[in-house]
Amino acid sequence: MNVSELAQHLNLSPTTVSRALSGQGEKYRVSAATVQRVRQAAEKFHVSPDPLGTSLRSGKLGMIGLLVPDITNSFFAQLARCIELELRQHGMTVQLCDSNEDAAVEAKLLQQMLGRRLNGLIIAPVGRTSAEFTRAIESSPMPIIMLDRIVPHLNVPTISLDNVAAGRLAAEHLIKTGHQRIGCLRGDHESFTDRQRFRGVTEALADAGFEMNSDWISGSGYTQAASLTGAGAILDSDPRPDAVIALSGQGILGILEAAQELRVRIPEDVSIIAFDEQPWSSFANPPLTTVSQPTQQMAVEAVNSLVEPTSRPSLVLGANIIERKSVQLRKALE
Amino acid sequence: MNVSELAQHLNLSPTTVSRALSGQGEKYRVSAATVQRVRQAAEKFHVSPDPLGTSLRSGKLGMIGLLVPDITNSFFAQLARCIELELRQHGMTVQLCDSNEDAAVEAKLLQQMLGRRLNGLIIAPVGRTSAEFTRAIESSPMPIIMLDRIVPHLNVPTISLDNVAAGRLAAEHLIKTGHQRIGCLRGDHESFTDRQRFRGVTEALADAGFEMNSDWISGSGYTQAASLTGAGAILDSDPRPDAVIALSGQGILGILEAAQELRVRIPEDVSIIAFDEQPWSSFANPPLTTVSQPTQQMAVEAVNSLVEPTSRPSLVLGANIIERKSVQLRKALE
DNA sequence: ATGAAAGCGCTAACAG
DNA sequence: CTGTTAGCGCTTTCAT
Repeated sequence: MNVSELAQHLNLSPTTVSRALSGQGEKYRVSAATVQRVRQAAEKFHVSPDPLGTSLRSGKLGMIGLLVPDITNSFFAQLARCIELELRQHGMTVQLCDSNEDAAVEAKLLQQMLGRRLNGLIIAPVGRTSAEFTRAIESSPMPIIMLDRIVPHLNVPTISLDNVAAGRLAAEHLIKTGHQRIGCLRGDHESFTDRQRFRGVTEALADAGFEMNSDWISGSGYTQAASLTGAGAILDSDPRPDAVIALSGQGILGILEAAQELRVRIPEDVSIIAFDEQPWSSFANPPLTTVSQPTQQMAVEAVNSLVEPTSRPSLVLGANIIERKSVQLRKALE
Repeated sequence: MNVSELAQHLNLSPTTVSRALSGQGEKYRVSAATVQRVRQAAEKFHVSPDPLGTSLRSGKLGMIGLLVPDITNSFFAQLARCIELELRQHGMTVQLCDSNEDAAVEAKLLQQMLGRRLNGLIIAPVGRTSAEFTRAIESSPMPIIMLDRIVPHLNVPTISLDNVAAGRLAAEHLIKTGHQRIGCLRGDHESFTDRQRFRGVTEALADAGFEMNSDWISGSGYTQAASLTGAGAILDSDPRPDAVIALSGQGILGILEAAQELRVRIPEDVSIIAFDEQPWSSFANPPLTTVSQPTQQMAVEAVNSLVEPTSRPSLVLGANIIERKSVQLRKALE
């Protein structure tokens, strides 16, 4: 039964029923008695206004789109969970799209989502900018907020780590613990986030007077395959680095796998510090020292920025290190 | 610009434009020339029919609801990803809901989803049956399929592991490798899946002539906290089991954490076999022997059963063991 | 081969 | 205090 039918049943107009049900009784001065009657009948027959009708009328679906590169990555899963929960408090739902780290797919999905009447979009992009993607975002009338691997200089508010600081943080931790040959498994070099993190690492190294050996830098994307081959290249280089920073959550899986294959011991042969805290970080072999992001805060802020009318500025957050066993104290060389 | 406006622009009726765009030109014998003209104009002005209008007309949202207990659990994340991808091939999208292992929340979310005009529901339930949940499911006119922690005897097709066989598989593997004191970290005892898996374990043990020590059985839910305390109880018992089976993906995290706290060595002190393969299973300390589910197949079958008109029967799939290092060969006792 | 009209379910504007 | 009308954007039925 829908609102009209209920109205008929009660000898009322759909309008009145709608008003009573939507809590606008006051505003339109529907009599308290009528409101009562409608409410009870609605309860009894399990009637509530069909959201589809409401949506068509209002032009909004009451739903926001969430586009992530890999829901299987626990960072994004956690983000998704927080976002869904937060939105629920605001009576909104979530459409989930996973681009599988593929920029072309991402562009298609974005296009598709923009064509639906979503109330807004939360995008955690692949990070590789395409003209298509950029244009679609910039010309969108839909509220959008970009997260994590943000693409810079788009006219869209963003929430992200201070990635160069985070890169520095990781590198400085390694330097402080006596490492001298520091390598880096990057994600996609075209991603701003990756470049920023890498810049932080480079700067810290330069400040300490170290040179970067290009053999120790690798990685060509955020996929599993790219991480594995990149990690293999680094760990198989000669001389081998005495520490490697994994700049992404996927990266650490590549390093762990490559180390296993090449029988490189962590942390005896090389220390590892990994971006993104994971539920299993403490149970890895060895327990991983990680750079952790304030995931929940990101989610909450993202939702707020879409739900609140006030357009806030972009947000930059700080990372922090969780120390465990994958970084070994090295003696200083003479 | 929408279909009507485009029609106006072309001096056509919305009807014709709609037909041309929807590929029904043939059927209604719209002239090929007109179809061409419409298509080109649509391309030029980036016009495509508003899905919201279509939905209202057809009564379907072109979207299926996916309800999981914990998207942060990599099993469900993988499921979600496959499902989204598969549905996309059919031109459908996904609404994601996460009940956070809370049956009350689950019931609310279910209710809410049933009220929207989704094309169907894929539910991976918490597993704890509530009258509300059951009633909602059974009286639903919406196609539903239930996955993984199915609740039995509802009038809904299901896709699940042969859980007693899977439980047996795990227990028999342990028996074969010489274990005599086999414990079990359960999930929610009210969940059918948990009971089935546990039954499999019990049967295998009985067949081998072992007794079950109730000190070695614990676990009171799928949450992190429950897993941890349950695992602690088992590993702290005296005598301690020489092997324990984690009946859920969350459970293994509890065991690993408890073992760390209690300084119980795996596999020297106790062997572990864990349900659900995870991306990091090989990199845990020690690499985990797991019982693996055919996740992708589950996803594909779930989608098919909603998309295809033919109502298929419930599906029961087989698990298999992936052997790694968390199970140690024990000498038989005299 | 094309169009007019109707209606999916809702609610805001305008009457009374 | 309540009802009538209209329209959100689409597609199907019935006409021509």
